[in-house]
Amino acid sequence: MATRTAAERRAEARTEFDAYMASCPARRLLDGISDKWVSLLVNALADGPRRYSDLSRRVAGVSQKMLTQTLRNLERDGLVERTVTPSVPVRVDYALTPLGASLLPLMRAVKTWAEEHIPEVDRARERYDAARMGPDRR
Amino acid sequence: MATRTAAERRAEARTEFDAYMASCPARRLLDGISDKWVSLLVNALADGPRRYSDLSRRVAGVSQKMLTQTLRNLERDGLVERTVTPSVPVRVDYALTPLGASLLPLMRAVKTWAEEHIPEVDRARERYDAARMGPDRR
DNA sequence: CCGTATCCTATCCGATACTG
DNA sequence: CAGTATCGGATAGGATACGG
Repeated sequence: MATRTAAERRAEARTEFDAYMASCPARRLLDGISDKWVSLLVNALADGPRRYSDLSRRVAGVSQKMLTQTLRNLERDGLVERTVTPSVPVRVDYALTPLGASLLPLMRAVKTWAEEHIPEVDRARERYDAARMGPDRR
Repeated sequence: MATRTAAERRAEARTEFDAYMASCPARRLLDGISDKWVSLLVNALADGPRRYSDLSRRVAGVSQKMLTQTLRNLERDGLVERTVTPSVPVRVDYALTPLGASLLPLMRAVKTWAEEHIPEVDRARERYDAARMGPDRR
């Protein structure tokens, strides 16, 4: 904990940059929200509060561990609010806070962009791969 | 290679979901662009073509390896075009393609959001951490 | 139902050394 | 200048088992 990480040491060696600085707080936040589970979960909460089990079903492929971990981070960052209802089996709901809601349009736009442009990207990949395999057959 | 990965097996077991499916191609693309280096590099190419060394300086903290790797993936996906000028030391420029340019506004919006809301997030974190450490001093 | 705890593996990624 | 190759430590993340 006392010793700096490699990334921090390298960042300090290049203090002439600011917005793109590795140690810049905004940069760390950007790292945090540039996460596939974050974008999927924020999108999954678009239509209102959802239960934990609901989310685990909606976001297919997420493990219990990553679901809980990502929700905890979002809660800590103030993007998501966690509400516990102490019923007979306990019930937990997650909802976007106003702050989280302000991020939603962006996450939704990115998700939509991916859905709309995947055919174009697939064609680009085929072209790229064909160009490297075809000509010289290395 | 013949055996499916754990993620694929789990995805197949839950075929009732589509947009959030783990095996959905759009989902994989979303995973790919939900990457900190991608968002930073696309933003760094906002104002036009940049040389390799230029990018490595602008995006502080990126290693040669990750810079090359990310640029290659972006090129393969058709988001970035690589131009080699065979001068005396060779010169390589990277530029956004029209497809990449269509993603730029979104990446820029996310970066801007992070820069604008980091104080609010920091306050939320302090509140969260204080609530867990203060009351019972576990 | 909603987690937490543990183990263990795959991959990320930085450091370093070398090439056209 | 613009890479490629390789190594090894750190970390992400899945599987499993257990607890409130």
